[in-house]
Amino acid sequence: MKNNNQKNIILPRSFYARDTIEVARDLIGKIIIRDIDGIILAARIVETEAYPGKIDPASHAYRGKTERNSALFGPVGHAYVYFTYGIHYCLNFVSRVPESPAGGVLIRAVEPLLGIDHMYKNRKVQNLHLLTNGPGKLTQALEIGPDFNHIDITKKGPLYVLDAPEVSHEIVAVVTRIGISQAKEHLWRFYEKGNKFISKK
DNA sequence: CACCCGATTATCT
DNA sequence: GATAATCGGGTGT
Repeated sequence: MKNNNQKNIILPRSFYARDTIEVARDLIGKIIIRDIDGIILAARIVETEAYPGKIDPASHAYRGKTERNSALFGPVGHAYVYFTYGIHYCLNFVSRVPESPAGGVLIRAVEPLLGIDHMYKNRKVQNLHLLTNGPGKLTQALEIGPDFNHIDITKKGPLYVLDAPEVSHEIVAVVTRIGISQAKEHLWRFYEKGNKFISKK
């Protein structure tokens, strides 16, 4: 009997050292763990978008490395957290093949699993389905801010990601990205069909 | 449900 | 000075 039980296995760095688009699709169903000094929050990834830096005008990395986007050019399996619209933080996982200089996967929505009461305290909403159904909402619910930029998500720590059974490709929708003004045509957004925690549209 | 807009600031032109 | 990988509240159909 071996490893049928994938519970509590942290996704290895090799998972993120693949094509950014494949990583985005395969992250659907994986589990984000946020450890706040022993308080464990857990959430299942249900929506992502791929931003393959070199070939993607919508990627923050497209026009080269700057201080803000430097994490996207760093080691895979690290977090890229950026501040946007003067208010929100968004979470990405650095993912790319070794030959590519930059790339990341935006986590757009998650399904709360553990620590839901704590997530409510971090948010000013009363409906469960509004708790984590957007990139700026989930960072607020999980208390993810600028300090999380560059951190390694392949080791136990304040933020890491667990493996989980693969979600059938029949259940993963492949559609265009949202919230961008360039390169809108690519089918680089993925979500679990029927899940009520996906972001609007 | 479909737009419209204000909030609020780092980054780039 | 404009833009931005957003959100939540508002108004109108």
